[in-house]
Amino acid sequence: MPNTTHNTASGNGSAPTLLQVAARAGVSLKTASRAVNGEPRVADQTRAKVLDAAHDLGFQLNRAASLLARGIVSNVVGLITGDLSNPFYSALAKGVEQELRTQDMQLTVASSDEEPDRERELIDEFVTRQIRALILVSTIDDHRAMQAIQDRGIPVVFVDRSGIGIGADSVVLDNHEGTRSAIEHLIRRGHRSIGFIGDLSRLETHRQRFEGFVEAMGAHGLDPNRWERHGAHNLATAREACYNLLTQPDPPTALFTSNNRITVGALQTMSELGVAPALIGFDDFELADVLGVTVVAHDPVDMGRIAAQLAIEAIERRRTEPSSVVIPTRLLIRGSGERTAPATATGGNTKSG
Amino acid sequence: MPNTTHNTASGNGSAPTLLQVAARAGVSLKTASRAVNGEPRVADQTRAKVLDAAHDLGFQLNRAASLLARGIVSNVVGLITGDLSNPFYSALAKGVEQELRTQDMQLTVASSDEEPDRERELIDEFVTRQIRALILVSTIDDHRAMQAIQDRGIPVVFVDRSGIGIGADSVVLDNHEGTRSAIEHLIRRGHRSIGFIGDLSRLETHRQRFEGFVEAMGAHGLDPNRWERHGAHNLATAREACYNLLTQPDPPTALFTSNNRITVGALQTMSELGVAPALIGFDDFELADVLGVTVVAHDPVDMGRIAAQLAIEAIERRRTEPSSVVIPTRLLIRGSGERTAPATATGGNTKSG
DNA sequence: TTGTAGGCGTTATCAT
DNA sequence: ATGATAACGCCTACAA
Repeated sequence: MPNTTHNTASGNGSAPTLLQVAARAGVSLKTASRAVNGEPRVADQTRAKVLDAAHDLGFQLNRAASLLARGIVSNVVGLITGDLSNPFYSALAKGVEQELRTQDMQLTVASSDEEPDRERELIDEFVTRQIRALILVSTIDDHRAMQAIQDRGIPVVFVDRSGIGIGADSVVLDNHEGTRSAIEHLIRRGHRSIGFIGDLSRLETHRQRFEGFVEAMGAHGLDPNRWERHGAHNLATAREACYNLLTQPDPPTALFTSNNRITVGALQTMSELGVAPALIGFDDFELADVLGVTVVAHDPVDMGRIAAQLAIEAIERRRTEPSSVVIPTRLLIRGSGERTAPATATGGNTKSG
Repeated sequence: MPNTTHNTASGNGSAPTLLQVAARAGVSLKTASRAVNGEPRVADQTRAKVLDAAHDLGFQLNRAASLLARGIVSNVVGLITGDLSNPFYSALAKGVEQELRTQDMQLTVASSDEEPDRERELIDEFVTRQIRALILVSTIDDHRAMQAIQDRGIPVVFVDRSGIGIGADSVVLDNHEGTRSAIEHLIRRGHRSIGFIGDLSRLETHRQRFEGFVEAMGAHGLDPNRWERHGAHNLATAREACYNLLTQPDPPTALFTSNNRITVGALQTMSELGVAPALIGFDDFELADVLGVTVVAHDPVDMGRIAAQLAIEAIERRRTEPSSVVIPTRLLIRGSGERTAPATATGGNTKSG
């Protein structure tokens, strides 16, 4: 193993500058710049000299200075989601990154932990860092203050939850219809007592999914409010809500879990309790195939890609009006949603009896 | 208060500068700078004037220029992993971000897709962007060239796979021992034919895990090479390797899958084939509890945290010698690894017959 | 408390 | 093909 000290003295921290490279190559600053940037009007010999010198010195262009000199801001797009450890968000991030890469843009991410205040801090931080666009899974329920950011020339793209009180791009799922059709699917299998476990009520996605649930139940004269549970915002609370629902004297014969976290929590609880009500979850997830879980599926990586595309279009001013993309979902049938209601089901769930 | 004398952009594309703010507030550039940065020696009135002007203009400090002027680099730490959609990597990212946040540092991430060339590109990109430290799950197998980066004062922290030919910090798992003890566990249950499905051989983690396998098998006079499969680098190839192994005339009675991707692929294949050999996987994963999968567990979020701590220590020069952290693993018993070998097992796997 | 130089590392302009 | 010079937006001296 060669030299193993941490920061060898030779470098003493400060990076070599283009001026040093120029000196070593025996050319002017500007020539060095041209050579390093691969500009055309440079003699091959000169270019080689400069490149050698740069290599010897371990030179790296200072991007900040470069952007500053060119009057450009940056080529970085910021993404703020709730928590990267949620597969939905990490898939989103992956899609965003993939798309940005095709445009030679960079991604910087941060997690809000679904806390509005933290989200605001992060947005501020990103803006001072000159991000070129902001992609947001927002936890804030009033985005009027963010209009200023857009006015400053930084486009904002809302993903999963649309912007409120602001004219901005958005990419959201068809939450209402996805949920409605899933509930129809259960009702068609004879279920009349269907539980709904949802996230925080303040989230738009949650509300839309719940409305889809209510509509389907109502269409069949079923009471939607009997087995509803809200506020399941992480695995622990999801498990709790599910446990609570399934250990009632009169538990529902089917369950709808309104996002991937809740579905996982429900599966854990069901496994623990040794019960297997019919189950459909919103969001597909890994191993759903092995576990045979029917889900309302969509492609989060693709959502990320679309969001990035919108951001890029806006950056390049190819579009002046905000654009709203609604992504359809599809029911992926794997078994858990096809369990029929037991013949002995009480069925006493007629609306407003 | 007419201010139109100072031209330079009114409301169009270019962001307002500090000079414009100063002009509008009727103070000098420097005073505006002081006020905006919250420095002490500014009269309250002056400060208010400046802040108002800044607000009116929608002024945001240009971080790049600010850092450049101060000779400081930035407060951003770069993280490069294989692919954010792999839960191991996203958990790592989460840990890194959590720790950085406590130090008011920011994280920027990128995916190498496990391609050495892409990794090199990203590293270059990050370095030109003046990152303060680099945290790396590296796919490259010779890091001598990266010594130059450290010499420039940018500490590099290797995670999961240590740096090769370079003196740098690292945080790795005890791959050898974790795997060895898992295999011992299987052998103790009577298994003599144990399959090993591993990732690309060029990866250090893979090699160490395979060595642990070989050692345990050897210690009991078993042939380690009979059911070994390498190069399972994604779900598709993992499934293929597993299918191939399990549909042989004489399949192993137990399986060791050497990372979370491979374990998932194996579970899918086993489910599809309707077979259930004993199984232990390296890396814990979501729903492993529901599926009853025994794993060699560790905490990737914590690994990320530790990596970030090392990076921060190095940035602050609190340490001069590289530090290597080895994280122990533990066997999490959930059932799949406790299935005993069928009495009818052929058992004809004595080493070198 | 405020203002005046000068420079951070790079690029654009306009010569040569 | 190459080079001097002036920006870019901001900050650290060092005055006043």
